[in-house]
Amino acid sequence: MALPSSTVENYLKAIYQAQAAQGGEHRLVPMGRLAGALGVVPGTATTMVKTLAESGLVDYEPYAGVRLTAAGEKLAALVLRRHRLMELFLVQVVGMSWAEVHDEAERLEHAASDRLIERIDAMLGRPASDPHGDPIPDSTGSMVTPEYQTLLTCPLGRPVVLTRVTDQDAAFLRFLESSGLTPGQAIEVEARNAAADHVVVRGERRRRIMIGMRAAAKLQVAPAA
Amino acid sequence: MALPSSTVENYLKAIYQAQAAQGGEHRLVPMGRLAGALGVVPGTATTMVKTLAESGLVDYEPYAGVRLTAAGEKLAALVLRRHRLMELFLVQVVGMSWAEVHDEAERLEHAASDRLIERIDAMLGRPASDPHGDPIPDSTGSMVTPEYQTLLTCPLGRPVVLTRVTDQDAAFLRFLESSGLTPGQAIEVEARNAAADHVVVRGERRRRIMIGMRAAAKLQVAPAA
DNA sequence: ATTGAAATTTTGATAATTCAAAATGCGACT
DNA sequence: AGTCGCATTTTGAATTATCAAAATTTCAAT
Repeated sequence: MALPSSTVENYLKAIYQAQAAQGGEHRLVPMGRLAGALGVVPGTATTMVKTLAESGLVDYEPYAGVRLTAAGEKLAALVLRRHRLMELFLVQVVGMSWAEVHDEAERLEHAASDRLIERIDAMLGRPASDPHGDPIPDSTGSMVTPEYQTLLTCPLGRPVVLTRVTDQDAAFLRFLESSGLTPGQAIEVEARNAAADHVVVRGERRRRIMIGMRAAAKLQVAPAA
Repeated sequence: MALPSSTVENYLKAIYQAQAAQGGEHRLVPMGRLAGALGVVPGTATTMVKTLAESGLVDYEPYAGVRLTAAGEKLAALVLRRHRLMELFLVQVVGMSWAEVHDEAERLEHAASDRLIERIDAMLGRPASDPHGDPIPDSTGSMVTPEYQTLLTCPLGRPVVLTRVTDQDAAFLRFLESSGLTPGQAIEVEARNAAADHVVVRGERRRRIMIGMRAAAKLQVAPAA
């Protein structure tokens, strides 16, 4: 089996992330969703997914959707590994900003050799997560995905640590950065107001920050140690 | 005009390098040579070159060859810039070996954004040349190419500095590295023996190294300061 | 001039990826 | 059960880059 083209890698990654976003690991990703994530028309996704199915990377159920096989999942995890290590590398070593590394890594992940990725991994001290708090799979493709609470579900008035941001939008990330809401930051949810659709957070130096509930759901936290 | 595909970038780079290797900037590169450099059959090169000509990147004379236009030359120089900065970065920052960075850079050069390249350039202190001593074009695509002598043409018994190695073969580079013959090294040509087809070099700590004339021609030197 | 070898171009195909738009299937709602 | 609307699939075509092999051109040597 030849090495996968970057198109194949992108499909696998998109399916992986769609499955994760849907919660259920075993649930099928509908074609429309996949096509949307990849920016192609649905017919294109159907065609491509059929060839992925022939390669044994996905299970495809016509009219229902796709799901990664074990082989597909491993490959997808290795793509995510390259992506996330690259992001962290760009931030920590190259000094690029949190907000701009996603697109860069999106392209570099298909060009970096295993050797380079291994070097980067070693250089960074085999990190467990990338700048967004997303876990980095190891070189075998296995990854521990801790379950976190979000700013919407964590206890009020209790110190927590911001651990993960599940959105890559550059403008959103720039806002978070300017608010000091970056992974590792100790914070606390002061109040939630469903009517006003906002959450009040105490950030750095107990600075008060208000964010909408839609955004709050994207910020994951762990109890402070 | 859309941004060039990596195939286009590779053709331009290959034409640029073939022109340089031929000495004359204005001489035409024959199709066979170009096809060989790119690892494609001649017919493929012909087809591709015709489309490059339509884009105004090259001048194409049927049965005679190709040559870069000013536009093509600028683009090619920017590809070389990305390639060479990437190589230097991989060696100096990532700690990869001289011998293994070429292939890596060959792929990364098409994926790196201008922003990343600019960052790398700044990080490295706007270097003038890459690990092989090849000059790095600036961001406008202009480059000074100093004329050096080679181990075959430089004066005997006079201290010189190894400045450039015009071969990317990994095995050759590993040999040079193990012999201490890397750019920057102070050396001296002790003798040349045409009959024996070798050159005797005094390297690091006046260590004596013999290399064939074919190889010696690939090592360029400048008079020691 | 003629020829023959070598290089180059042309032709016809193929593979990968995509789109537009027509056709089809599926589930929900009467 | 019948039908409507939406999602999905199919079909037909385009693009980019490639190869194999046939046809052509060039140039140097007769």
